Amino acid sequence: MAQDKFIGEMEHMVLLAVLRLNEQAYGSQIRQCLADTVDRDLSIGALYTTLERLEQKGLLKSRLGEATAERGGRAKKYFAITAEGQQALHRSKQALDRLWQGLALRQGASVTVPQNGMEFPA
Amino acid sequence: MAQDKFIGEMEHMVLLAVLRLNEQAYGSQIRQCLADTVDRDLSIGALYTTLERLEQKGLLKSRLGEATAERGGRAKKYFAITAEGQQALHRSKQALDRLWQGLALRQGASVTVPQNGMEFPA
DNA sequence: TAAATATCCTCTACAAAGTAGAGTAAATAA
DNA sequence: TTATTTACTCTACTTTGTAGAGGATATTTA
Repeated sequence: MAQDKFIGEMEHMVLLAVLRLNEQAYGSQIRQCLADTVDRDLSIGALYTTLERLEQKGLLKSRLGEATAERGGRAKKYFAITAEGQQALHRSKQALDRLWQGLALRQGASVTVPQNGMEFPA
Repeated sequence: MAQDKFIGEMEHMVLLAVLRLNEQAYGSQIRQCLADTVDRDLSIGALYTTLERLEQKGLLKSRLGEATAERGGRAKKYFAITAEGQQALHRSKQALDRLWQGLALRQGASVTVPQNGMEFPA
């Protein structure tokens, strides 16, 4: 395995939503979680496509659950993150954190950059 | 302007590299910065395409500079972030931060999730 | 027990972002 | 006036992101 692929931003968010929901991570809940937490409205298709690709890449795994208790309906498909998924998430966060480090960005204001020009700690 | 578009992860990183480099933000330096800081090797084409799209979307602006002082070479194209670019960056970071909040992810270990199930602060 | 209703997932298609590298431009050095 | 260096442009393709109609499966209701 040469250089691991990076995940996209949407994938990043979906992975996080799955983590947050823990035992309750299935389609519509994930969708709801993203809508609530980051105000991002995904269409049904957009979400499931992303979930499927994440599973194909081995970053998520799934199992089929039971039907809804309340009022019928099809069985849920529960998702959980894999070790590989956690690593991908970790790498991605680390990269962003490193780039953000030392930058202070304020809404509609100017930006502070470190004085050392191009040298950043490895 | 309805719901603002989100930026991708690559765009996010390129925007940050431009911020970090400040007055020195042009093609090859940006590429170098990303390679150094986050160990991400972009091909020439990948980088410039991203820069161009970012400019089209109004998140970056550019100006043509002088040629290299040392040993000839073509004029540089300097990039700077726009107010809109800063906002996009800010929104994107905020969304990720919110999703990460309360999650503790350790390399190859299990994951800690908040106990409150699905309730997150708006 | 056959609709009606509710819940949730599959499928197909297309748009946008990410990636590559050969080729071009413009300046200095030999 | 050709070689060399620096840096950007162009074209083509792959991967991600996005959408919503439609299908599957269970409960309720008549």
